[in-house]
Amino acid sequence: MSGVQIPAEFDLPQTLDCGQAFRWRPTPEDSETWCGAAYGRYLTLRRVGNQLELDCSQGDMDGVWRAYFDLSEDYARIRGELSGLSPVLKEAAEFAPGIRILRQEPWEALCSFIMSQNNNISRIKGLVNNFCRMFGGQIPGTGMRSFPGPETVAALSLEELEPLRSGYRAPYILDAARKVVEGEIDLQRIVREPTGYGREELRKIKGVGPKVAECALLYGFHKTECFPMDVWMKRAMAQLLPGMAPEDFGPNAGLAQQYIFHYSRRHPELFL
DNA sequence: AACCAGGGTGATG
DNA sequence: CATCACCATGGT
Repeated sequence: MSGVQIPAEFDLPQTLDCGQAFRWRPTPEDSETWCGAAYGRYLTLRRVGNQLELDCSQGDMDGVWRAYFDLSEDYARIRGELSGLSPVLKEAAEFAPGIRILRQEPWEALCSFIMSQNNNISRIKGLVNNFCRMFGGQIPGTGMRSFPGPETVAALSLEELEPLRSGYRAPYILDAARKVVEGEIDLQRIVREPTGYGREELRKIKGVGPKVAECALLYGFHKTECFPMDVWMKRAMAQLLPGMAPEDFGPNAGLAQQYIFHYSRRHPELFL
């Protein structure tokens, strides 16, 4: 068990339940404590006063979770910069100032957002969790399974994938795994190269268009200028920020997008 | 029953 | 380049 001084701008529900990751949930025993898994590890965490408390070794804290929760980034500074771009964006940021952009594993983010297409968030959560339960490896000492790696998925047949009930997305999932395993798409190179390279590469996968690629790049490759435009964002941009385009938000457009997305979903009455 | 959901593809103007 | 039917599934 280890604790860290948390940055002011870090709220667990805002960050873990804002639609960027699909495996985090409050524990049944205590709704303030969240649990989930990433990088093959299970974790529970909670806010205790001004501290963030993680049930993990110091080694995992420094080697995994500090990066995963992007704890070295100054979100107060970024929020300030974004707030200067538009009064509406400022208000959206003030509504959920504790949102952070997680650094998820590239493959998990890519695969999860392939499953997300034309689905609602609650069903995406179900799909992703069933996917892990059916095909992921057990995490020792927990009931949780890790997100199945591309090698595992590439070895599956459509028949084996059918019980997942992912519909027409099943062949997309297999195509992504196959292209990654065969080296046709190099995820680690996408991490290193500029964003444009990743946009081109990811869209070679069947079922990966502009929106899914943008989500994978933002959440799985930490390409922070990416700005996913889904149905909510199209409505929100037209209604709340008319005349503004993704490029107008700069190198941290991805966080601006999360502020707007979250704000819009929590204010559905704005779009009647 | 019809419509929607963090869309993409392929065909057609 | 813009539009559009269609895609599988589960929830209203």
